[in-house]
Amino acid sequence: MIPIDLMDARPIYEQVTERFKLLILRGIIKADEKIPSVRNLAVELSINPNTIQRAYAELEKQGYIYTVKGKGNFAVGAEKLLPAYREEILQRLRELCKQAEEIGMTREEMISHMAEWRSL
Amino acid sequence: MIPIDLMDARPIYEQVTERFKLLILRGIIKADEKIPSVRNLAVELSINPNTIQRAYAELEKQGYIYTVKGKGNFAVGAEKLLPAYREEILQRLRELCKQAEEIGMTREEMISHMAEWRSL
DNA sequence: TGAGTGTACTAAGAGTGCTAATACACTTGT
DNA sequence: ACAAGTGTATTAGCACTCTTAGTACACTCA
Repeated sequence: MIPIDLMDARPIYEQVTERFKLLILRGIIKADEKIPSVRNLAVELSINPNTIQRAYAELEKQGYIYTVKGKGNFAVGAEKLLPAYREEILQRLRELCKQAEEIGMTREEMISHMAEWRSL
Repeated sequence: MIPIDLMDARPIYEQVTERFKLLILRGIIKADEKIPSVRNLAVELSINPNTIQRAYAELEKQGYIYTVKGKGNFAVGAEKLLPAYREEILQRLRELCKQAEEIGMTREEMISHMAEWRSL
């Protein structure tokens, strides 16, 4: 369920974080659903519990999960998270347009490319 | 001409690299124009020559400058660099669209936002 | 020849990031 | 009260990056 690639340049905790963010955003993990315990997931992935703990701390800080001490970690609903995430994507799009403009690339040019891409 | 921010999270050599890339891409440094020598710029910015050397090595590796031993470093013309840079921006745009699609965000939605932005 | 240029190498120090090991505190069901 | 399962905190080690420093070498040009 959570693939770990030791050859990946990104640290393990970040891979775990990203994976859960996507699973939650896409609604595969539903609102208030319990995610694996720190120790369980650590055993399953054969890595240290602290690494999972760090991933979970990051997820909580970013608002993707909430923690109940002694009980476990639970997912926040996708419907609560999506608006902010969409805004984040638009923000990055804005930044990209800004960089494009710096070298004289028009937004019309970018738009025409986007319209042509059939599937990604 | 080359601002260095020690509070910036990015390393010095990277700040120098980015700065020159932009100056060259925008044509502020023209084709075959000599850029400051490693030692001169190091004195001017009060940093170690090795750090500048690293920045210049990166610029050469990425094709933004070329080196003539014993003479100095010279800028490549913007017209030579722009096509690849535009392609790079389109690549990043593609990646962004892919991530947007993962959460059910359509390209039409993104395009409508882009069209609305007057200036950046 | 001398001044200025790029290049290469080694070394050291400081800082940071990642992971591991261990111990502590909480909740729940028995 | 206890045991099992949970999250949390602290410390430490290891590796890596960045920067600086020093030294040496090769090239160009006036």
